[in-house]
Amino acid sequence: MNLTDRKKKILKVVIEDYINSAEPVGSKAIAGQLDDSVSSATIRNELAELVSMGYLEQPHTSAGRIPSPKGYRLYVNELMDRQRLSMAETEKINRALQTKMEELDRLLSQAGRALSAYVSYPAYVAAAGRKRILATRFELLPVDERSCIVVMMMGNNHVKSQLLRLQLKVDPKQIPTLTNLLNTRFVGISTVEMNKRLMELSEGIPPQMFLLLSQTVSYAVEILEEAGQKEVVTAGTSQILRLPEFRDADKAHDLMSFLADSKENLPAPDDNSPLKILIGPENVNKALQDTSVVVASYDIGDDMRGLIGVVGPTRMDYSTVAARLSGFAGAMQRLFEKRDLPPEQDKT
Amino acid sequence: MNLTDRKKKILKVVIEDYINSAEPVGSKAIAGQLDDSVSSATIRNELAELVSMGYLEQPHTSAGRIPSPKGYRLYVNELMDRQRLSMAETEKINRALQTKMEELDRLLSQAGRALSAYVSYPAYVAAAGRKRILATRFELLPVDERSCIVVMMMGNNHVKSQLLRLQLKVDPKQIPTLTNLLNTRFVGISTVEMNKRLMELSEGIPPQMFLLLSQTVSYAVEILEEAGQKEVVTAGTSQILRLPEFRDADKAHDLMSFLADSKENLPAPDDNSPLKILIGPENVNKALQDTSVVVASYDIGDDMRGLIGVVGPTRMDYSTVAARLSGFAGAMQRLFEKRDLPPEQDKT
DNA sequence: CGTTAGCACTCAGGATGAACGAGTGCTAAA
DNA sequence: TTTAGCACTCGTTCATCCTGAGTGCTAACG
Repeated sequence: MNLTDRKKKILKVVIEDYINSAEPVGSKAIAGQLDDSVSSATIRNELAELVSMGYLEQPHTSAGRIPSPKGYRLYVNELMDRQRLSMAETEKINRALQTKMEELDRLLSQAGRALSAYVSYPAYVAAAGRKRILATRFELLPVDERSCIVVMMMGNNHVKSQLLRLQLKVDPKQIPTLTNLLNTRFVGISTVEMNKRLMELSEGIPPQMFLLLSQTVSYAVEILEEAGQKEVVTAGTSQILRLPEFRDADKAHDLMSFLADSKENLPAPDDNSPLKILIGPENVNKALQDTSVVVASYDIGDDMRGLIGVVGPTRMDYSTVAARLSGFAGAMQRLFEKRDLPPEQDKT
Repeated sequence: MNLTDRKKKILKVVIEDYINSAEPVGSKAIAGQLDDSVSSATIRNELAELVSMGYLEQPHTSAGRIPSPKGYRLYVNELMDRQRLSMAETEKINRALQTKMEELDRLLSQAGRALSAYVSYPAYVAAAGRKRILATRFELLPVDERSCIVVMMMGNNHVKSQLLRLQLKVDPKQIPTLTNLLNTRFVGISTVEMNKRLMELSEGIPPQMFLLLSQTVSYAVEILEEAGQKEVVTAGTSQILRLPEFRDADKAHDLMSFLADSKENLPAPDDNSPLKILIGPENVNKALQDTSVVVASYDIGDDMRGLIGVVGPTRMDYSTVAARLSGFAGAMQRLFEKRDLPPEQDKT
């Protein structure tokens, strides 16, 4: 069954009013905001029908109406004005992200903060690996006879390095042999495979060389596994307290600690669409059932996928948040494109 | 003017009771907890004097007493049982910090979370540089003709590396010359000095070499300046909401956003003492005037100093928090000792 | 038949005030 | 100096009342 045009208009007014005021909307107020001049009595009749159809709810008999999740869903799908970001806003986003961000952690937390401040709701940002990252090259740089720098280049064109302290002295002359060994036998394979190869080699080479080799390999394994893991940052959780629906300290506490802890189970958009809106009970997660989540994804190179989302009350300003979030996701993607561009693909 | 023994005992009972209950303490309750059998009437007389001396306060005429900042101060200085951590607790701290923590960021945030969970109050952790960190060695590793890995070793024995993409092709044969140049002219000097030297060299060498050199140097400058900066992490801010004194959402919000934003101005202990307790108005910072802060410092090598602190209500359990915080600070220090041990000092 | 005016009804929220009780200060006796 | 006793204070709780926004229904209207 379809809604009449007038019902849709009324629903839209109710939702947008409620988004701003967080208070039940009465028939009179609607009549005032509606361009068609209809009396509040007519509106009341329509409202009664909208309630019986499940698009609106009544907190108690003599209060105004508030939108139900079903109502929000219709709003998001059909009624909402899809906002475009102005140039000024796009500019603002870019500026917010334009500080130097070497480390992934920092980039994420910076982005999270900027987003949260921008939409006035808590935000989370994640960079999730979809594919294993492999080592593509090793270098060993002797420092002195007991220490040595390992440099590892990875498939995503990042470089990591660390100073290793050695248990046994190593002859600097052996270093090139070792480097060669690493670059022929330990490159482009999974971490499990790396450990296997290490075992196989344990017999064939002198012990002090093996020791250095195994330290290097275990460092590499650690880094690679970490790089494949999810990295999640949340920001702006204190925004929750500004919302009337979370005046209750217990509720606020529940949500805040969920956001602080759970680096898992945060909603993500489907693979084919870049943006997803989850309204109240549509969230599988218990802690989020009273809230709505708007989440976008962005690509990081070919093999990774990042998440950037906003958590708010069900009456959140979907239209604005969705637009700004898309803007952010786009900006993030462009950032990573610059950052991760493999040198082979450089064209000038 | 000094307090009698009995007054001190009473004060102690009041404070410890209030720490647990967050509610004004009456004369009867005190009489019950006091080993000397004195009647509540006597206690009342004593209480009246303690109020007039400024150690206690009365929210209103017919309520019990609550400690004043002055009272807490006396308690912290004299009356408090200095707790020792049990072996089990020390063990617990170490275990909490024992996960692998390569990056400084992670170490701090891990520590912050562990501490906050352990004391049930919000916590902050900072690693602040006291001295400039200088580069001690450079390596350049060619990847292909348009890209190149820079590896820089720093005074604190950390190593950083990054893939540089080059504007102009560079002949791999020139790399050793460049490396040599870097290691003779750009090592052990300040970032300002580095930029100066770079300018001086701009004429004397071929342009494509200079380009690579300047990219390398600016990368180095960036990293070094960042390493000298403060790194602050806060954790467990949601704990605030569990406290009755922050049931008021506005108060909670103020404090939380202060903690989330202000990476500056967080209290630090004096140089000579490892632990500092700041009670309510003793905090210079406005946002902290209704709270108490316990903060400890730990050394990172010889040139850095870290901060680790807990924020709570003025009625916070100083004795337990102080003990646990010291434990944490010690554990952090040991961690950094392991991590930063310069190779020259290795003795076996 | 949809729309509107009118009106009785409902119900949350705020104000008011009485009863309660924890705790005090003071006085007089031990 | 300590204690028992007692009147007094004042925040808290609970019931009650009032108010007003908003509804649902009915009857009249175009």
